[in-house]
Amino acid sequence: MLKNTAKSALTKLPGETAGAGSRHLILETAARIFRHEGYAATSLRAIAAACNMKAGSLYYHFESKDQIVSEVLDIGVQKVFDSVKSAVQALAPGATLGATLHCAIEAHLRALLHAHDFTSANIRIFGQVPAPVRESHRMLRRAYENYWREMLEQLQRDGAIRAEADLQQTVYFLFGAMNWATEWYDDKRFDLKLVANQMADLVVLGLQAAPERASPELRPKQRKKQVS
Amino acid sequence: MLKNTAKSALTKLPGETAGAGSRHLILETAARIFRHEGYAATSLRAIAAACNMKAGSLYYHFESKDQIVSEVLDIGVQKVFDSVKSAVQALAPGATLGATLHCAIEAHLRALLHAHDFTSANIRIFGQVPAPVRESHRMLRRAYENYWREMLEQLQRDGAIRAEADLQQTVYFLFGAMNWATEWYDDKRFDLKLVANQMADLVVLGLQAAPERASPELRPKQRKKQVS
DNA sequence: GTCTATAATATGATAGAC
DNA sequence: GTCTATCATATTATAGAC
Repeated sequence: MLKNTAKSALTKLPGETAGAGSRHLILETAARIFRHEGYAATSLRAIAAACNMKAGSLYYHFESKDQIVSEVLDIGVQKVFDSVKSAVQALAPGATLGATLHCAIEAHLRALLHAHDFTSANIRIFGQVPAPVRESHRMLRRAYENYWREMLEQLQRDGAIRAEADLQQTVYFLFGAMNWATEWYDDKRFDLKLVANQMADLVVLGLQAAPERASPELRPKQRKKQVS
Repeated sequence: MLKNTAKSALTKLPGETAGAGSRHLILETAARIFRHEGYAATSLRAIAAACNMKAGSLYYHFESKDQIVSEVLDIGVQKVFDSVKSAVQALAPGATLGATLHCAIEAHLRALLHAHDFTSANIRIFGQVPAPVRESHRMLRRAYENYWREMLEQLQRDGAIRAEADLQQTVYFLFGAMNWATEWYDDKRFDLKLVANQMADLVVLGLQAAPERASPELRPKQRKKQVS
């Protein structure tokens, strides 16, 4: 109604979104609202309003509400996965259990809390989205879970992790401990580096094959897994 | 419309709810649907239908949807809290770190997975309920968290937990690891006792003040916390 | 205690103007 | 690319019959 006379000259108003970024803005806004309100309570009108748009306009960028939620879910896992993969690849080839877990845990936590709206939305609403959306997202979750389990299995084969540790369960414990940070972590109360260190220390001491606190390098590596 | 002639003689039809159990049935049903659909997507019609009732009838037992969700949230925490408290109280007074954590973790997991609909609903929808509901439930959550932190602080004062461990964070890690089991635990794939043992072993080894695998009783206790 | 009927409001999605 | 208007449907909660 008011002042849309000079609109055709600009592709976009300089509100808070730049250039061709409407799609990104919608996804980020949707993630934030999904996180706080849940899947069903998040209306397209609410997403649009927070983007200074109207509900009908979202359909230019997305086919449906489910397509929006699908992309939000995938982004949440993909950002963390990418962060951990590239951090672990940068490690020296024969990195110790301690170095590997410190690195992977810190990378997971850093990406988790940096893309907070996407990751928190993912954890909170995964169980609430329509079944087809959930099933198609599940593959990516499984791939990330397998990545961690295979990393731990390699360390166990090298003798760095005690043979009795069940690594499938260990991955579940770790994911639970790390992802719960979306619910309690607060910049003002904690330092991310120190949180990562606390968690890594706990897990490394809990998993390692034998006490190696004093001089990690001097211990002979055990090969093969022990038969019970 | 059909056959409600002899209704006044019975207080209740023998459907699947006994005696004065309509309230309980509604709460259990609500918890199950809240868990799967989320807070907003759970309609009173859906809860009522699953109880073989009509939406309007719920208002005889509850004042509003928010009162139902409030009670569901509280029950989820209270059942776990009660279970852990009574299991820990049954321990010998000077129980070791290992005995205490094995006991508390198993009690938490057992109640968590036994009251699965209530506990899973609690974890999933806590962030989505209206603010007044969330705030009034938060006290109970905080009380349970304090219970665990104080238990760990006592063990640290006794020298059983290494002084560098941050116990506030440890409680967050533990809660995350334990509560995530609502998302992956499956009777057919796992044995609860073994899961509790795996988790307790990991945490005990990760927290203990010094390696005491061989003979826990022989180590001298350290008093006071070390100044850094 | 449970029912029917209804009030007031909100939803996802579509069509077509600009 | 974004808007307005609209359809068909669903929502919580209330009132009052039985």
